[in-house]
Amino acid sequence: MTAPPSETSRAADSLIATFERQIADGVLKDGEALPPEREIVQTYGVSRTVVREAVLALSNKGLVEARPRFRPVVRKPGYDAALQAAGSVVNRLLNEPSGVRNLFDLRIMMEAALVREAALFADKNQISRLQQALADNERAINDSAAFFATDVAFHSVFYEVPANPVLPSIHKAYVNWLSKHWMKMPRFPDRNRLNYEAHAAIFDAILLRDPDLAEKALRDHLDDAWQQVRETFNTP
Amino acid sequence: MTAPPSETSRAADSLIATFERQIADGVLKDGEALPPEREIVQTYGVSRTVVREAVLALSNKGLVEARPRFRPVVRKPGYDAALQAAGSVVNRLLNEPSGVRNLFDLRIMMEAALVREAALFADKNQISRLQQALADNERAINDSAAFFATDVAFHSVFYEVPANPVLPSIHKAYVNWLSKHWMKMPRFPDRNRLNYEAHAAIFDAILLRDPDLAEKALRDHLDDAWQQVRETFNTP
DNA sequence: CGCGCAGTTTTTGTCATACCAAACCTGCGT
DNA sequence: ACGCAGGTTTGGTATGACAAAAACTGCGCG
Repeated sequence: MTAPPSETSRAADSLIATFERQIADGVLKDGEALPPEREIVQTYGVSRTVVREAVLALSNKGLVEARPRFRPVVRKPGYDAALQAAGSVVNRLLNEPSGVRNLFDLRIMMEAALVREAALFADKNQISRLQQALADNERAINDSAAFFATDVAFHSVFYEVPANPVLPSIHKAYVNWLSKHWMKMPRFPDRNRLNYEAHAAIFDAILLRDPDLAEKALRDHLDDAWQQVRETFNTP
Repeated sequence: MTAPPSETSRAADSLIATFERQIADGVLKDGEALPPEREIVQTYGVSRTVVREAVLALSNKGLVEARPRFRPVVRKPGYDAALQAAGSVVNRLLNEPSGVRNLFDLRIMMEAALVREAALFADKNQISRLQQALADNERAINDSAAFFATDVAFHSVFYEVPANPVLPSIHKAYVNWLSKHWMKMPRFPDRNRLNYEAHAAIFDAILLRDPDLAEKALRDHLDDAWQQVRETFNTP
């Protein structure tokens, strides 16, 4: 039965749709492995070619995680899966002249908005988490690796203030995309101290519940960080 | 010569990488069609299976545009290709309870930041474009289809103010993701008039160069729009 | 000389089969 | 009980085949 490949589109598409539905409906639970390819072949009466194509497509969409020789594992996607899907293209764009600049500017804009929100709406719990992160950051001034980690952690708190699950994912994506540039930057204790003081200034502005001051402090901090990037990579 | 498939990973991956490089380096120019599969087979000494897998992967990454029975066309990715890659996952998330809410909140946050920037930095040219868009919007009050279009156009101007090419792409992505919900919403001239007036209020605040007022007007506008969404779909 | 249409050639989508090597499972020996 | 050796799946790839859609070709007509 050499199936006629023409109805609306490819046979693979319907298989893909089937699996997407099964994942969405929980028939295929998260963390579970897909059935073997040959079993799918028998179940749906398609060739292995189509099955492989479908699985690959699901893998590219981030719905399953397929290591080379293992069974694909279902991954119910969160918001970071969505951003991760964009990753490969973004990485290419980062190699173009103004790619890093564009993304960094976007980050400045978003974090400016976030610190405004934090200044206006952060509750006691969130402020104490900021304080904690700031203290960790200060303690790490002399350990550049630890400083980098606490730096990221401090900024990440802002992405959690609005209680929107998309935001932490965005922050993770930023860190992923830009970290390879950050990593290559020289980090010295005195540089770290300046950054810590910038963080402290932002925190103080939030304590004062002054969104304009907080935004200014954040922008100064990130503009300065950009200057460092610029000097390091000579990218105008 | 039944090639041994074991060196570091899949043979397909190296083919994918090869094409990515060729696209990045301009060997495969934008808009051009990929070579026929059998030609690739001969050129790189792999099987058609691998070629198809690679092409499919490129298609999923948005580097080539592959309609069902046509030759894949190279698409040098811009920022919207990146966001488009995230599309399929986002669409799934939009079907979950608070998915639309999360995305809409994010949009409110971003546009709030954008109108602030516009209030502070928009130049004459950009303000006149806003005015133009606003006028178009007013003229379309009695034509709901046209109103929708001019509504989108008005908001899109804000995404162009910071001259960051990422932003228009983000706006496009928003429109794509959320438009299917907007489309289903009832739109009447009186409703349109309210929305137009909200747009006008934002514009006025920008003329006054008052970022706080502009942000407030924008938030009122979008909160109101969210109320409409909520009433229409009963999604809390 | 250009243009449209029919027939021919490519090319894609799919199926089927085969093989290798890595992962997995099973049972045996200790 | 436990670990290891061997057999059994299963994924990755290659090859060959075929139907249908696209692309191409050349012919006839204006």
